[in-house]
Amino acid sequence: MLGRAITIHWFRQDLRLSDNPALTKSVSEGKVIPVYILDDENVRNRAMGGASRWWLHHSLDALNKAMGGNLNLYRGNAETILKDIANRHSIKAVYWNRCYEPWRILRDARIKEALKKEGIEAQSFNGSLLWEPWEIKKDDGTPYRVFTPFYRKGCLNASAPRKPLIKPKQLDAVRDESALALDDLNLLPSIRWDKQLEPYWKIGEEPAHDRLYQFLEEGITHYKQGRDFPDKPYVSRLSPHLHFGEISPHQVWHAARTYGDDPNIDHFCSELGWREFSYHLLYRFPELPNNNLQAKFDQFPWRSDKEALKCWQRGQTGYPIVDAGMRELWQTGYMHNRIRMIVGSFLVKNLLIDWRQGERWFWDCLVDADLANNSASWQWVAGCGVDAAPYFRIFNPITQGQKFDPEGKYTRRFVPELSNLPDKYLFCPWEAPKLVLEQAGVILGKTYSEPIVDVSCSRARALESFSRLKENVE
DNA sequence: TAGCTCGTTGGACAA
DNA sequence: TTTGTCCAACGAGCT
Repeated sequence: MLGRAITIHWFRQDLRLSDNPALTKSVSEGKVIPVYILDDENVRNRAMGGASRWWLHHSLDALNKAMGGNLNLYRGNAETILKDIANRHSIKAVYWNRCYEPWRILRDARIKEALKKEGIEAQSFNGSLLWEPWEIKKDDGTPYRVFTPFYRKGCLNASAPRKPLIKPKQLDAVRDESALALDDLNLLPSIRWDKQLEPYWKIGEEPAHDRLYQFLEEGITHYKQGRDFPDKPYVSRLSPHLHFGEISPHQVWHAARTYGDDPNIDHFCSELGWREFSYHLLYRFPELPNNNLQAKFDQFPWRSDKEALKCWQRGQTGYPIVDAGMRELWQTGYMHNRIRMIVGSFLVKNLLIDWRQGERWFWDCLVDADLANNSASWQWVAGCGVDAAPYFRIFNPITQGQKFDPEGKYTRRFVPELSNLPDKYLFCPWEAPKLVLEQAGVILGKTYSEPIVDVSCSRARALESFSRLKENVE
């Protein structure tokens, strides 16, 4: 390999400099060409959603600035582009951190093979999971299907997550003249709806760490109970940073662990365990994003109701807690976890609309849209996944609102047309006396929707459909 | 090995 | 008003 002195670090879902195993390896070998490739060609029907593209634009911008403007950007087929760079420079190796989406696993295996054929070393590292999905398995070698034993027996008994690596002291970066400008990636929408997301987020590696430490200082001591209240600052909101790899789960895990050993911290770490579980499921069951894990659900009589789907997407179902959630999603690119369950249950159980419709909408709107987490969670809500919510667990959007947003602050923030309605009727405005509605300036059907389904009738309908499913199998 | 207990997130209803 | 029970069924893990 005489004369070949340069390595490529291929950035993917690891848009950070610290705790980056592949980058550390590259830097240790001398000059590095840092590369990011927007590979839309290999994705097929899973193109990144609009909100994710917006986040990615800003995350690449932040990473590029952190590297003194030396990030090389490309758009197109990753294999072709990597080979092209290798042909124009004396490249001895390409290093990257692994991704686990099925299409990426196949593509990366092909690329590894192709590079090796050209005499270029290709090596991948673990930069985004605490435990590799193939490492955690039951004693008989088959994959876990239930979270608790997966986490307690599989993960916690395996070797502890490695300590985070420090940021390389010096990065001897090489610019490639064929690289594109950030705007050439066309990640921002032509109609600038993304402007409304801006006030809610600070994007990049440094803001991700600020967010983590703010949460550890102010939120984690209330996590176990407080995480259920969407108005409270007791969730980490690290999900988009983790998805794009601006921070690694190892950094989060170890930082949380240094804050002590109490049930709140254990609970927060177990949520990282859920992230691991989703990746484990996606790896073991690559059809997770598209097919019911329980085959009996293939017979389920989902309703096709475009009008109802549209009302749900726009936050016009007439159920204030559902509408608040859907509007939070649209306005901020995010939705609180408790509310995700409520709107998910409403779509799947009250409207009887296929979970995949909900999954796709979330995919397009969430800044933290993540194939593993999103599809595993939707299958959980629908009850068709492994270790899923039982079919009779149907969230009541009225009582859930009263229970988890008792002062109505969250709901009033995103459904301002109801802000003058007293707490008593906030989650069921149709039950308010005429005078109360009048005084609050609410005209049902005009200023705010009438409920698009009756919650108890649709609950009974769902229970019946789900129980028929059981009869069909027997 | 068979039997037993437990399982992230709920709701309705009866007592 | 609050509390207990039931709404299935099965995989995982323990004894």
